[in-house]
Amino acid sequence: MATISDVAAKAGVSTATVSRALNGKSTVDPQLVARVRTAVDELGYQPNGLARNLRRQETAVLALIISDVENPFFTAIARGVEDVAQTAGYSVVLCNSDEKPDKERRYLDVALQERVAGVVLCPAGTATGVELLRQRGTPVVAVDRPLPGEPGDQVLVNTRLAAREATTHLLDAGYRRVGCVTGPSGIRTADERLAGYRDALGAAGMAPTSAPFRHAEYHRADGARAAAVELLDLAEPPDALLIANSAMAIGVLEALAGRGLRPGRDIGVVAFDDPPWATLIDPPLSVVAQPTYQIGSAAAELLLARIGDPDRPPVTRTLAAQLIPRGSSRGGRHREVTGGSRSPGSR
Amino acid sequence: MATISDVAAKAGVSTATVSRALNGKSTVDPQLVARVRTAVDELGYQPNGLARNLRRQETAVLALIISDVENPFFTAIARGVEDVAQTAGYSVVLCNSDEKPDKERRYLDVALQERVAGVVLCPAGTATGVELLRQRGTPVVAVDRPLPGEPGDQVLVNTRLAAREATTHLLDAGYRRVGCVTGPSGIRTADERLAGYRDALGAAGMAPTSAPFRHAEYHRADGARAAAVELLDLAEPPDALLIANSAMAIGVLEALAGRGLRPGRDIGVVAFDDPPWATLIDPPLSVVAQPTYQIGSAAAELLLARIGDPDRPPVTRTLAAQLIPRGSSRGGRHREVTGGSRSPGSR
DNA sequence: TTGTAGGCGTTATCAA
DNA sequence: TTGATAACGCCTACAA
Repeated sequence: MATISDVAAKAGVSTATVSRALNGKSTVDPQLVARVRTAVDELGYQPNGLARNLRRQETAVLALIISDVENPFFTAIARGVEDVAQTAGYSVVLCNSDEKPDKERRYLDVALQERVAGVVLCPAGTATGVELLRQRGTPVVAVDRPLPGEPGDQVLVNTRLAAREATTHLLDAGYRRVGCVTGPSGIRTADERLAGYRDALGAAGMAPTSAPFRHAEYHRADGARAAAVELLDLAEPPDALLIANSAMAIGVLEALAGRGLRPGRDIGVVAFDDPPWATLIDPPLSVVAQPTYQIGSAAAELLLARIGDPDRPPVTRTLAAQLIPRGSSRGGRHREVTGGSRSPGSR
Repeated sequence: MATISDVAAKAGVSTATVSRALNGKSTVDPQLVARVRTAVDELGYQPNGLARNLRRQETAVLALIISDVENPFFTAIARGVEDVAQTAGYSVVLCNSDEKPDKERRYLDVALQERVAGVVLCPAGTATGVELLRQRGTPVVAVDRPLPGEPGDQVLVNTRLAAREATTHLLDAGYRRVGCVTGPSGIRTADERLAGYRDALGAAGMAPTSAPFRHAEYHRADGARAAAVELLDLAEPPDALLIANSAMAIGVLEALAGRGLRPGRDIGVVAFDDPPWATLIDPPLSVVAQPTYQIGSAAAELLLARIGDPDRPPVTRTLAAQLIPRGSSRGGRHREVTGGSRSPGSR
């Protein structure tokens, strides 16, 4: 593979001149520049990024570590990160931690070893190893979930409030026993959504402790389906469900269909995320839409700012999720007829 | 940032010994290894991957360039690539070409400059720049779409045959005027699916040239929706539709709903890809499922084999897609009763 | 078994 | 303006 010396030899100049010519440095004789260029073309020379980075002690690469490539929530974030990074001249490499701390750790090591310019991280578990990044001074922005320890730059969603609003919405629609299927215990978004759900119950004068809920895996419909079945089999089954993401919503909706329960009539349903198929099903799914793309772009902006000025104070950006009521959370027919009596129903 | 010399100094040995100890090389005094390890821990030393790669002239990084991060088809492939790569000790960096040749080109340049060990590429457009990789001897495996020029390693899906089977299935179900919404002209899968669709019509004795079809963007529901509307507005509208992917299926199904047309009764529908919501809608969507994960794992295997032996003959792996008939392609009720009169409409 | 020293391909410093 | 030269941090003959 051709090196800079080959080019220099062919152009009859020194390697220094080639380097300067190629990097558009200061004043180089235009004639020499031309000679260098033709030599480059003839040799098919491609600068060795490895050597360059080693010398410069920096790379124009950002690492984005997410916990599930197959989750549209994260891929939308990826797009936001990428667009901002691209325009700033950075490349983005996407790493999939699969919600596994050891895989995350491994990618963090790689990021460190490859000396990436910065990392956007959606922490899985306790994010051991992020300490290393901090020690090294490698800029990190946490996304969707905060990093343990003292806060650095982060972009979060006010998901607890959103869960509370969604639950209140179900209550207002006349549902009296709202249940919740949330993500794995220990994952911040899952815990927050459960907390927000309980907030709403408490505010409505209900005992949050007796609230019917289940944990399930975020990325598989199976677990959520089983969780829904369990809830439906309760002595006092819920008449409405808050679901913590769209992958789980699929499992839950399957379970409901299996029981012949129709959302919006027999049972109220609101799910986090606004997947493209939400309006396709009958009735359309009420959702809590998250500003995914903005999460990504905001994270990238924060990261670039941090790279530019390592000493700026850390900033937390909290974005709002938006409740979009659709058919699946309309009050049930039965409820409309009998008129919700004592419960905190509306209408 | 601590370097290998720092460690050597602290452990009271030479850099060579540190290097050997850390890389588990041959015979190093266990006592020295221990000293080195503690020094490493105390300094928080992380080897500089840049320098290492420069020296070794190789990286344990694979680049995966896909045309749409938000398309589940590609993210499933990514997972397949990643799993195989991981177990072989390689990291995977995912790059999103966004179906734009210049972005693809840019990422190929980066891959080249960073001297990745190999590239899995889903070519956008004519994949200019892949020539560079080939000249350089950087292993490439094409996925989903073949590379122009003489064939290298590639993993394809027999999508033309699958389209033909799906169309025949619709014909067999009693639909008489099958239409097609395919992807952008020039993209291999889109063209192949259209061709397969025409194959089926031809085999059934119909004139493929008069077949009602439209092209639309792969990743947006909008275009497909508009395309469907156009087809439905035809003087002789189709009574069944073959749709080239699931994102477009959403647009088409919306258009059908807008017209009050019920899949499986008023109009037959089969779409490529088997999204999780396919069984959630009513009636369930008939699909052509593609072996996405296997595509990815096969591609990674081919790439690793090529890295191991640059001189092996190129291999093409063609995988089969599978038709999964569900409710949306049942023959219409009217059709079953009257038994196929003349007009292509139902009811 | 350990240490010395050279080089991977660039860029930056310093003279000329 | 250009060129020789010294790093960047690591690995690996080769020598001890």
